[in-house]
Amino acid sequence: MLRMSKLTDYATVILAYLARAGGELHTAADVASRTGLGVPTVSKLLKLLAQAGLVTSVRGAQGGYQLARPAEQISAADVIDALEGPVAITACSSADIQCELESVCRVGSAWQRINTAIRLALKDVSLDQLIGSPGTPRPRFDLAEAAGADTGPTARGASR
Amino acid sequence: MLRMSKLTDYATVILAYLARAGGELHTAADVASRTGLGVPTVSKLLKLLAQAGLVTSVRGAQGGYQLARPAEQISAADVIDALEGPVAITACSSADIQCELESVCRVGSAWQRINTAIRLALKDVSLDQLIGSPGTPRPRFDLAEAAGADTGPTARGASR
DNA sequence: TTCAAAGAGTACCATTTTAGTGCTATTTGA
DNA sequence: TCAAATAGCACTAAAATGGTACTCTTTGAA
Ligand code: SF4
Ligand code: SF4
Repeated sequence: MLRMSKLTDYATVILAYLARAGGELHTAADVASRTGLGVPTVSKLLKLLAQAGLVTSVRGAQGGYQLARPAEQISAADVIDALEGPVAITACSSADIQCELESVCRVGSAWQRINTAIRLALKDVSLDQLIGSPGTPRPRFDLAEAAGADTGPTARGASR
Repeated sequence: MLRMSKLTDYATVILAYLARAGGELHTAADVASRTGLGVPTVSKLLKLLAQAGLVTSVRGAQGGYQLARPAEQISAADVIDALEGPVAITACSSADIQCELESVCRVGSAWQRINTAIRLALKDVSLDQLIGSPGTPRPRFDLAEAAGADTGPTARGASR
């Protein structure tokens, strides 16, 4: 279903909490209890986010995590990059993975364009938009229109 | 890595072959030998594509597959829908999957927008563009510019 | 000085998903 | 009637995912 991993999703939730909570330090246990996620999972994710440079950590007693930079400067693409590596919708979109069909295949370049378009969409949404009040989702990315009510409503194909 | 499944990728290759080969019937074995994929895999994929209505099949001797409609009317989104079900980047993007965080989570709506944007990008690329002559990839979707050389850092030309 | 609260790092396992294969039934032209 | 071809399951091996456990290091405070 072209889904991103649950952990990436959770990471977004965690970052959103940190962003909303302000600049103070928050322990993993604190974040876990506020978000409803498991403590070990939150701990693991915060570690990864710290390695990626999205949050900063303070060790020792009274330690914790906080956002490394303002929420406006953290994009959805950053989060995905941190947890899943660069977006690569096909094998040939990634530099280190080889596709043996590459010589016969003529569709690769088109997927590259799609890949780039997706990346742009991800880059365009920042954390402060993610936590924006539910009623006012201000998309800078206007393409969302006209795409039709695909994701939501009734006719759930559920073809799986 | 936000990757689509290999089978979906292969399906695209198969459809591209059918599109390029014209309106005649092609057997699964034929397609397999031309694309370099395994016969059982091709067979399975063509079955799925037939169920999704992207190709039509003729049973019996001298049977085979062909595109159900002109290549211009088959989009990348169609292919992904056929094999992976509707695009749903998060659990809450899909109607039949429940996320227990949905009450606490404030980021869902933003992901919905991203989801829609991705869907639009996929819908905008049709099969005839996928097989378009390598030198003239005409993107109707101009956003591909300016996104930077993200996907192919090094020598990943792949634009054959 | 000592202790306990935190994060850092690593390794591991259970589950799920993916990819591929095999087999049988059905259709249909020759 | 036969053989070529798709239709439809059912199954298995391999990989990715999600979650957990454990030890090590840092550091503020008693
Ligand atoms: S070369 Fe073709 S088949 Fe291989 S990963 Fe790229 S698009 Fe897919
Ligand atoms: S509700 Fe929030 S946590 Fe749950 S799937 Fe949607 S975005 Fe992710």
